[in-house]
Amino acid sequence: MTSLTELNQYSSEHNHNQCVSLALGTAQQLCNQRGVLLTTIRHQVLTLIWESHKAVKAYELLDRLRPLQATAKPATIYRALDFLIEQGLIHRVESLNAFVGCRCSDQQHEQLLLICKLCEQVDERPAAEVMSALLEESKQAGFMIHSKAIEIHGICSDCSTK
Amino acid sequence: MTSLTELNQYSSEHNHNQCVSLALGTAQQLCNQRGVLLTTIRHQVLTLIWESHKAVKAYELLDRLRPLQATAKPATIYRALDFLIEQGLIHRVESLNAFVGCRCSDQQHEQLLLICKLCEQVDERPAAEVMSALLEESKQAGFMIHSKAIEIHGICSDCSTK
DNA sequence: TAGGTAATTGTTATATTATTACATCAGAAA
DNA sequence: TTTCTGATGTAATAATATAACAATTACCTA
Ligand SMILES: [Zn+2]
Ligand SMILES: [Zn+2]
Ligand SMILES: [Zn+2]
Ligand SMILES: [Zn+2]
Repeated sequence: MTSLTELNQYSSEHNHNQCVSLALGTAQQLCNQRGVLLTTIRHQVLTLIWESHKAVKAYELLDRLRPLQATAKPATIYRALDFLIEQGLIHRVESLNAFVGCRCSDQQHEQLLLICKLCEQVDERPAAEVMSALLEESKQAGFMIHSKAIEIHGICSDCSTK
Repeated sequence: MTSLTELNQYSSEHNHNQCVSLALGTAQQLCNQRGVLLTTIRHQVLTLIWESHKAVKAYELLDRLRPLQATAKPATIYRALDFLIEQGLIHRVESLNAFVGCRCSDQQHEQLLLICKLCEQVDERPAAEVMSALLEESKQAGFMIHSKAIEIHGICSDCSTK
């Protein structure tokens, strides 16, 4: 089976159906393993998030969910988002107040996010050297890490070569 | 003259008046050099932000500003914050929707922020190795960096030794 | 000094993002 | 069945942020 992380370098012309089915498959699998429910609503929200590699806003998700769930309210979305974040299936992009699918939910979390200002796509990278430098820096500061948000804004390679 | 960055390792019992006067002095100086105005309101907001090393919320600043500026409104605060950020005198902490004084406004920006969950203090560090690893990673990805938000949450050394 | 211009602030309204509290429902366990 | 738990429905509101336009102030120059 192809792992999500093997698709790390997606181009603008990649087969996105593959991204989606892989993400949803992995999500279902992880939820089964963990004994938690990927309910209809949660599955729908995750699918909506995976419509692209862009980060999506909560109220935009709400608008897109309503045709499928007539009773959807802000709480509906935020509950689903909370669940998906807890399960490591999506990331919250702090600097955008938005949410993006995680391409390595079966592996290490808290990666580095490269966020393109032009195409708005978010690329998630393990960036092992950055992480180890970060660990060393924290160690020197006597700081115990609980969580990280590493968000880099700029222009992606696709956009800069166009 | 002592530079802001020489006070990098502040302890819980440090002389905070020194932090404040240094920050405000540097701010005034930079604004003079740049031909921009550190108006009364901007000076007051910067002073309020520097009341501690914690990140402060915009509406908390508004509450604290009102006794000094009876007509203060959200726009008053957000304009002052925008100005202070533009001038590199404060940082926006994306993961907290809050703002903290910059201790190296005369030097390199976009440092790493260590944010303590207990005392809420924010420590700003140049973290040269992290930054160079980040640069290398971006380069490999063909990504042109415009700005960075590197925010680490956890427990600071003061709090973990108490 | 007067007049013109740009920057700053005042003011109102509103947009956007997120949470709380309580009721209801569906499924598993006893 | 009853009970419990987790999920969802629903309404209200809190928290964060921006837009638009008017009034004022600072600054430059004639
Ligand atoms: Zn894709
Ligand atoms: Zn791009
Ligand atoms: Zn201090
Ligand atoms: Zn602390």
